[in-house]
Amino acid sequence: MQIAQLRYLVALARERHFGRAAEACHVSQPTLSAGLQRLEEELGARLVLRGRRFEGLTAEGERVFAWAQRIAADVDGLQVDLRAMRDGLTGRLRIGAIPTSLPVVSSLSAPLCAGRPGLELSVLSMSSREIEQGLRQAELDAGITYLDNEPLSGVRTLRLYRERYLLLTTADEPLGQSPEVTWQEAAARRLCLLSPDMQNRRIVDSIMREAGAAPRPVLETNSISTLVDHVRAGVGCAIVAQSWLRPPGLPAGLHAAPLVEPRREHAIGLVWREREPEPLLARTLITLVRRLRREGLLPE
Amino acid sequence: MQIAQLRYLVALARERHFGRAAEACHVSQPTLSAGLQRLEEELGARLVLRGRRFEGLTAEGERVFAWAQRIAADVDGLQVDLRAMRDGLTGRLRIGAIPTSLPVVSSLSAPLCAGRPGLELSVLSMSSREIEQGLRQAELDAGITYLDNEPLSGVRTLRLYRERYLLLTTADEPLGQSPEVTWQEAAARRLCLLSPDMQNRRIVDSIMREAGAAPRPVLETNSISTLVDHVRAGVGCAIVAQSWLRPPGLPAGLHAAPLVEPRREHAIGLVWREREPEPLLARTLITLVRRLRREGLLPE
DNA sequence: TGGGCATGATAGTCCCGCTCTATCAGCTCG
DNA sequence: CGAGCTGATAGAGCGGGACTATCATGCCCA
Repeated sequence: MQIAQLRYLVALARERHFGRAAEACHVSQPTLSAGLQRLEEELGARLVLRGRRFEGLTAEGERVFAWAQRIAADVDGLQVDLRAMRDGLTGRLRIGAIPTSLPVVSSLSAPLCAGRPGLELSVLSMSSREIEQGLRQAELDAGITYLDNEPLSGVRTLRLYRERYLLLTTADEPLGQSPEVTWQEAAARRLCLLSPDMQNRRIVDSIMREAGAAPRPVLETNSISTLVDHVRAGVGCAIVAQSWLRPPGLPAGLHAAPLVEPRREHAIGLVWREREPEPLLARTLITLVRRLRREGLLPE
Repeated sequence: MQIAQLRYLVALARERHFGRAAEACHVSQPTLSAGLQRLEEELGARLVLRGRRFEGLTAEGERVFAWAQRIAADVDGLQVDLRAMRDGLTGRLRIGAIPTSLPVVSSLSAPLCAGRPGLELSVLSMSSREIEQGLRQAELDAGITYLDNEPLSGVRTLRLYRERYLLLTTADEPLGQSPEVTWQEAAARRLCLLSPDMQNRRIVDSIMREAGAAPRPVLETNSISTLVDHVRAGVGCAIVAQSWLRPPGLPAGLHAAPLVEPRREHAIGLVWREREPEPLLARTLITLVRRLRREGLLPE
């Protein structure tokens, strides 16, 4: 058996298309086809359902895919680790972060990059579900996501901070001077909210239900800055996480009031998949965050 | 990179000898040598310290070994799983069990083998430390060992029963009729105990210390049946786990009394390493044990 | 109904690299 | 100093993985 062939299967299962899978593997399409045939032959089982086009994997194929994914990720881990030992800490650390956590990422990534010139980061804004899947498929090294709302499986976690919720309004709105706003009051406003594929929105919805309210958002988006933009433009109010307002401060002309009744919090933290051996890159991030937390250098 | 080359490294690290490693891989010695050289070349790092003989691995080599071990185990898992899907449950399930747990293994293995003609078992008597290492190195699929005394890491567990301790004597000894014996009293007798590399012995020693006693065993062995033999031969008393006396009953002419002050118990259970995807073989064992426990078919 | 396009399999060829046997070189030990 | 052990090197054979070019089929739309 050949590692390349396992990668072919992984690519095919992800792309669901022979040509694109071949491209992803940097080989020609016949090479990928032949490699998969050889793999099927060696394993003595059909893995791919072939009609005139890709039609999915067989049950055996799914099983082999699950293993192959893991094996390929470990081979990558081996190579990254080795390069890190040779050239000092090097390679790309891929972090998936939910949008509301993006403002705190820099307080982790800045000390991480300091003094590690070879280290490269990818910070990807993703939904909590995409993060979970990305970790499982070893496309991410770590995630920053909710810890307590929709439980995760097979991962280790480290709490970073607790998310609190604010109503963001223009200062000249009726609620524009209130020190606190209830969820009930907020629900009655014209609201700009995140789209329902984001866990933040699902949290907001569930708190609303609990408060006996049903918001009818005038605008939905998956970008928080778009949310803020629309508040500033006077489209309506928005419900945002406190963390989002920290770094530059509150934009001029806007007002943010804590949401109460209920005053709810959700833990957000670093999440990574337990692997053995533990990749040096991930290890570095985790020990750094532990140290930051111990020394009280993390916000909130 | 090539899976075979990773296996060469794993074999070499285990055998610490090129010739034997080659034999273990079913290839010639030059093949293994050349394969390792190519691996070093591809990875761009020396892995093996070469003098005139094998002199260990470099730091990089140790790291690659750790990954390679994992990768090789997963490739095996893939193949075993696939065969299981084709031919029904087949392959060899390797279980390591501490000696005192051996009598209960058959109550697991018998229902496991029933109706699964393709399934083969290896039950290996090992120390708890060997079991821990065997699981880590993927040389075992599961273990039966202490759960609470010397904590395990990176594994999942399922309790089977609680171990209690008895003093085994000949019936004509001074204590040969007592319904109960204190650890203090036992310590004063001529004792036959397991050797100190076994956790059972370390448990006995710690309870003894706690009871303010210090046993001077007249005989040490790593075989429980040898222990019983020597009691029968009149060499002394022995401290054994209750489970050991269950299957054939107490041998004629012997007496077993529960040890009290303190009356101590230690949990013994099934232990397996968390892997993803979960191998079908291990999964079968675990669900079987869960069912047996739920239905109360496990002893004690 | 027929042309164009998308998709994946086949054919033919090249050559890399894995494997073997045979042999060499250096160290250790009697 | 010679025997034995250990690992590296040399040279030959061949399997299989990679490429380009082409084919077969299905689908869409005119």
